Amino acid sequence: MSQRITINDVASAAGVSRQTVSRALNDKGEIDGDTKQRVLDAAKELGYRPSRFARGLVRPDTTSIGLVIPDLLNPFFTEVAAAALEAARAKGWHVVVYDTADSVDEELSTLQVIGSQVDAVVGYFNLSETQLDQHTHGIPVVLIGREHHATRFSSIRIEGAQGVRSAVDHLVAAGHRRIGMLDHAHAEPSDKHQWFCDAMNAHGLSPDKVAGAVQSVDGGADALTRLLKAQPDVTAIFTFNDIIAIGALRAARRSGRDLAVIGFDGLQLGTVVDPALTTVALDTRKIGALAVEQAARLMAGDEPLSGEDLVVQAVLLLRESA
Amino acid sequence: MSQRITINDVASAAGVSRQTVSRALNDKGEIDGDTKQRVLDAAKELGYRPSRFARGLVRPDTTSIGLVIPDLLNPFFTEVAAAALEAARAKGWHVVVYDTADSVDEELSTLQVIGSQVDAVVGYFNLSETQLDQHTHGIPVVLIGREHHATRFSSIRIEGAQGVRSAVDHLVAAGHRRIGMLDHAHAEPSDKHQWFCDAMNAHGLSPDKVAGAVQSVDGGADALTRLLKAQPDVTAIFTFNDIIAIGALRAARRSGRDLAVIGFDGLQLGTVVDPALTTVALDTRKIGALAVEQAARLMAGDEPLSGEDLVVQAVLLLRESA
DNA sequence: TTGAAAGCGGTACCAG
DNA sequence: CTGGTACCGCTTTCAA
Repeated sequence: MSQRITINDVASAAGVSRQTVSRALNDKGEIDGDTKQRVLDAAKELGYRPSRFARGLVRPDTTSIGLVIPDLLNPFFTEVAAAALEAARAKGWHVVVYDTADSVDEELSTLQVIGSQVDAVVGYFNLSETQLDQHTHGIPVVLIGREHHATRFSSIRIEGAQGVRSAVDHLVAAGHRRIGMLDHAHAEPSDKHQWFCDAMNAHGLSPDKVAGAVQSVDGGADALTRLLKAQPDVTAIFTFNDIIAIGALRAARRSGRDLAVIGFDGLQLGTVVDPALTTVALDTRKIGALAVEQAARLMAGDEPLSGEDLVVQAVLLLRESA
Repeated sequence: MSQRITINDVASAAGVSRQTVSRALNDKGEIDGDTKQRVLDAAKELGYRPSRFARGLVRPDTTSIGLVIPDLLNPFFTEVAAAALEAARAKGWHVVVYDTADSVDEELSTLQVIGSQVDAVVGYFNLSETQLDQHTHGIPVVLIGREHHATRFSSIRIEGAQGVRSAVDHLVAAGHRRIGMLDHAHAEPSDKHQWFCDAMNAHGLSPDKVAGAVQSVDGGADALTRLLKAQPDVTAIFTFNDIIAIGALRAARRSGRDLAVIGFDGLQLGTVVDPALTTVALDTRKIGALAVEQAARLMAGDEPLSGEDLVVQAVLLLRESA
């Protein structure tokens, strides 16, 4: 633990006062060329590096936000992150990114350390609100895709009922009647499953052909295989997300089966597979931008966005797979 | 610009001294229950949030590094970023991510603001070394995939000659003779192009069937179409990266053409296309981990890694497309 | 249990 | 052109 080298060390090494060192390092005008050079040399010699904390204390004009993501390798979250980064950059903010691996423990330890590092937190959490409240030390929090109650929190709401309804409408219009779904593999059904059921019911169709899928390409392929074994007459499926849909698409093609597939998310990735994936798309740019904007308002104490301004609508994006 | 609420404000609001406030907020023992509650209430009331700078100044035990990436939406960089994040988390570091959109101007403005925010910088730069030196205020810098000269800098070297050689060997062994390449679209040929030429020459084959491609799926498709128009007898191609390869694969399949394709990068993405992409793979985890480790040594003043320890070898990863 | 005082490492504003 | 001094907001002794 080598002792930190401070401006004082440089000052005495160069035989000047700290203010002079400060001037030299910050390219202030009022300083003699020789002196400046001497200081610079001494600084380099000692390996001096100004403390960002001390700097920040004196001129606290930089704000940074923490962006908490369950999995950076999932393209959906990458897109959200990219959008948030861009929105933050426009404000001159810094973004500290944390990947929690979708684990509550990691969320906790992230929060533990986040509090003293950022001015606001934005992102995805599984933690209970009480826990969030406790570990977040009073800084503003913007939750994505999840409800909140405490006033210090805010949420970006994801509204997918209409989009999923359009998807099912589209399948039905194309003549499909036996439509299945590949949901996530968790214990309780997802929002998307609920939306799917509502849409199916509206058509008098029974939404009973459902399998759970691990959230990966292989997971999607497996789940489809299972579903088709149990329900061989299915002609179309809707999936929890695009990753799963791509796996399903692959499994279908390999088994030589003609199957209409509609995913959820609207990833760029969906355009590189063949056929290109039809999907219920979310505007990831909007999600990221909204989250940052809301954080800005919360921090500034401005009137925060609310209600309709804070929801992102999913819309059906027709490509080739259905 | 609402005036910052300090610990003093809370103190006077609660009718105690700042130390007492500090105790209450940090869960120190020596404090009366009532007093503590009163302080906490006052703090909440005022919306008080401790300054992370002041905190850091007193107890500077947190380090953060800046990760500079040209494009977070490119899966290759995402993978590197994820690896770096993980390595940093293992050390208890924070990672501030910057996306420079592959633009020198953005790199500059990023650096401008980075200096007072992080303890080291890691990533991809187009900037000249002099510029890096000037704007980086003496903090350690680890460059990825690029040489350096100044001692304050360090580089992770990407060594692909052997991997590309294996790829070409593989194609030749499969009977291919007319092998083309889709390089990037920049003015000067890439390293990969050089490696390709060397490998071709070693087989006495002429590496003259080359087209430039914009780095996107569509770019790859376009470039392949152009190449095949000019060189209809090509039976196999090697590409600058996986994204381009995927586009080429799609174009080939759509034109009903049987073409062997080998990409570069080793993206996960290559497994979701059909046929799965054969590629010259880079270990992105290693790149990220190495960069962070080297930054750690540079910061600690330890003996930095050097030579062979700092290179990442590309290796041929056989899948289905060749 | 609480408060006063002394820094942490810089920068800004003076005076010299 | 240079140095002294006063903070920035917080935590940590050390008294009271």
